[in-house]
Amino acid sequence: MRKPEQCGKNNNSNKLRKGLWSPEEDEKLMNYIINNGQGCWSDVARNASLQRCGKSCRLRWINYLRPDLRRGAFSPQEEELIIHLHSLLGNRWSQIAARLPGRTDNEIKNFWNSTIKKRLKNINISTTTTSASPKVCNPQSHELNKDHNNMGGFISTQHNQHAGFMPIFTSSLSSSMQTTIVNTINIEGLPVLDHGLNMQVDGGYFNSTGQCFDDNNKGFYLENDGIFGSVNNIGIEGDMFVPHLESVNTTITTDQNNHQRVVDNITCKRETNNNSTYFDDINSILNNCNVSNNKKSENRVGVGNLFQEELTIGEWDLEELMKDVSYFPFVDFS
DNA sequence: AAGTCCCGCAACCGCCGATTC
DNA sequence: TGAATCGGCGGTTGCGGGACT
Repeated sequence: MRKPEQCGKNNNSNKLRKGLWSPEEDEKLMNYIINNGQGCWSDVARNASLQRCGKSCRLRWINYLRPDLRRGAFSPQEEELIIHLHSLLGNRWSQIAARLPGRTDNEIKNFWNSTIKKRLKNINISTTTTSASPKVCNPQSHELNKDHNNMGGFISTQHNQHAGFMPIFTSSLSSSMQTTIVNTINIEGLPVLDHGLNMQVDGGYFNSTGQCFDDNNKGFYLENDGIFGSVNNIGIEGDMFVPHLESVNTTITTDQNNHQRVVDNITCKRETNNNSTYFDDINSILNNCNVSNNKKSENRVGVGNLFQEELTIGEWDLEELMKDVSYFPFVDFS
């Protein structure tokens, strides 16, 4: 552990302590926040008579002192959920932590880097030496991103730190021209959720740079690995369309209002394996996405200069899935 | 018993976006 | 409008302690 030490970077921080927190400091911080709430962290540090910077106080509170923290080792169920969420969200530890009550992003990040990463690496080594299995599609894998650098209209991008890919439609689209992109994703063989979902997602509005238009928070949203959260409060303006695709064939049409429309169809086939778990199936699906053309016409309503589309088919939603405890019967969300 | 290696974890660092002035 | 500040986040560091030799 770090020894407490003086910070000497600048005049102000000369007085600030760094390193491990003493029990006395913990007590001061805890008492202050209990009595006064959080507020501005630099004020917290000052008013609680702590020789710490605000950031340090914030970190200490979030990662250690918060009363709702759940200490102790990760359960196998939590571990599996983390792996699953990581396949959906990548290294967005804070978002993963938000779905694991009582766990912090730092805790999950450490756990991932120290334990799961190695485990998955070992699994990967053993599988690649025994069979010609598909590549593990980890969106955070730079090696994999290299492999996908130039695939049928999707290129690797650094614009979005969360994602590996975004569609670029520069060849035929004017930047000033409104464009609608329709993607239909059908996943065969997936369990149907209670609300009739079969992971079928439709809709989406993007400009020529790949940005998703606001859909009143009711649009859909594709994530790193082509997993498709949808609908309520997930897809928002500015979200990137970041499918994980092996290839894409795009159909561009122009409607009567001179709006261009890019139509893709993504079909993911499930590989049957009696020994596989639910997550294995998900990963198998994600690893075997194929894309084909399929024009789709839906009832669309113009809103200003933008199209708006009503979702007419089943929606698969990460949040909803998280709410559906039956899918994670092993996780204690209480 | 002593030395070395390895691992887990707490905390720091640096960057970025949002907000304030 | 631009600079300053703040909060949030992911990446990285390095210490403590257990395992191993």
